[in-house]
Amino acid sequence: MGAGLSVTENEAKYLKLIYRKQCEESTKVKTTSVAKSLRVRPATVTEVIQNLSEKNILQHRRYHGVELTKKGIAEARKLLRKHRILEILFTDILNYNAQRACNEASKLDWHASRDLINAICRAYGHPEICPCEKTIFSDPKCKKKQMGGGAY
Amino acid sequence: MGAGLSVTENEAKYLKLIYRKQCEESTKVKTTSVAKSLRVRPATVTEVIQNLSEKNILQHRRYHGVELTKKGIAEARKLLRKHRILEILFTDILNYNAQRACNEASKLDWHASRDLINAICRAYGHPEICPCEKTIFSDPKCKKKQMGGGAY
DNA sequence: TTTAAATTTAGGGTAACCCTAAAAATTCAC
DNA sequence: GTGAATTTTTAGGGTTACCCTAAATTTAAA
Repeated sequence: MGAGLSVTENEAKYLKLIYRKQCEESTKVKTTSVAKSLRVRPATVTEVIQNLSEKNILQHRRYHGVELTKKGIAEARKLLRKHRILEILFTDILNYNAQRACNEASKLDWHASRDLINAICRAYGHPEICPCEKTIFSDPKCKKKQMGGGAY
Repeated sequence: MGAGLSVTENEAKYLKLIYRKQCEESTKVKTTSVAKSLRVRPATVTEVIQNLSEKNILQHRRYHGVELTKKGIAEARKLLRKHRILEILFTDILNYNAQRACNEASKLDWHASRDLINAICRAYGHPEICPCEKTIFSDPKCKKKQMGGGAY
């Protein structure tokens, strides 16, 4: 099932947007609305969507919109986890407001390694919601502080 | 002079490397050594160098190596400032060792905004050396804590 | 000075973006 | 239900930033 082709940074932008619309706002995702959000032409959206479809991130029924696959949802959540953990870091340490934290996070999330994110997550006590109140998905590999020695 | 063409992420990789070799290790920068460091072919290095040269980042005398221009040095320092501030963050908050911090920082530095870096810098009291003992260049726009109200 | 090593040119190739114009499908209103 | 308006997709291009090999060219070393 579907090679492990990974999404590019740009595709990730589309994916995050689509996930938010579809899963968090429960709105049908239309080509035109994506195009408007990302300030590109509809034809461009169609093209990117087709690529994401080839990567098994979503299914595309011509003229009828898209639906994220399991893989796509998982991928989107990984991205949003990164995004939101970074938001936590930026608002906390840097006193950024949610808006600004979101902007900065958008530039970095895709690039941040899983390990880095988990380390930040740990440092912040595994927060469950981000500054804009959205849920931060958990990562099984990110566990509670390995509690190595402990007393006695 | 020279249009404000900015360097791409990849070019930034070359630039940081060249700066380190030329300015911090005082070694002559040879095409082949860059190629080895970055695991690309010499011809590729030549090509990228020519692009950097067109952007006035460095001067290139055919067969004789490169020399960073003022602009190139400034640009490299901005990048390395970002890189090293991120290293500070990662070693401190996340208990990463210098090596690991460097790896993570390499993925993010180019993407981090100046403001973000300055905010981190401020949060860490304007550190002057990074975990690997290299100097952290300062940014005039990054000042000591705007000391807005004060007591009373 | 010849030969080995380093570097550059020449000529390609791919992938990821983006666009316009024209065709095709859907939807809405009558 | 049908035709007009709207949305979406295809077709056909274009750019830029990467990378590569093979064949010059230049430098440097013997």
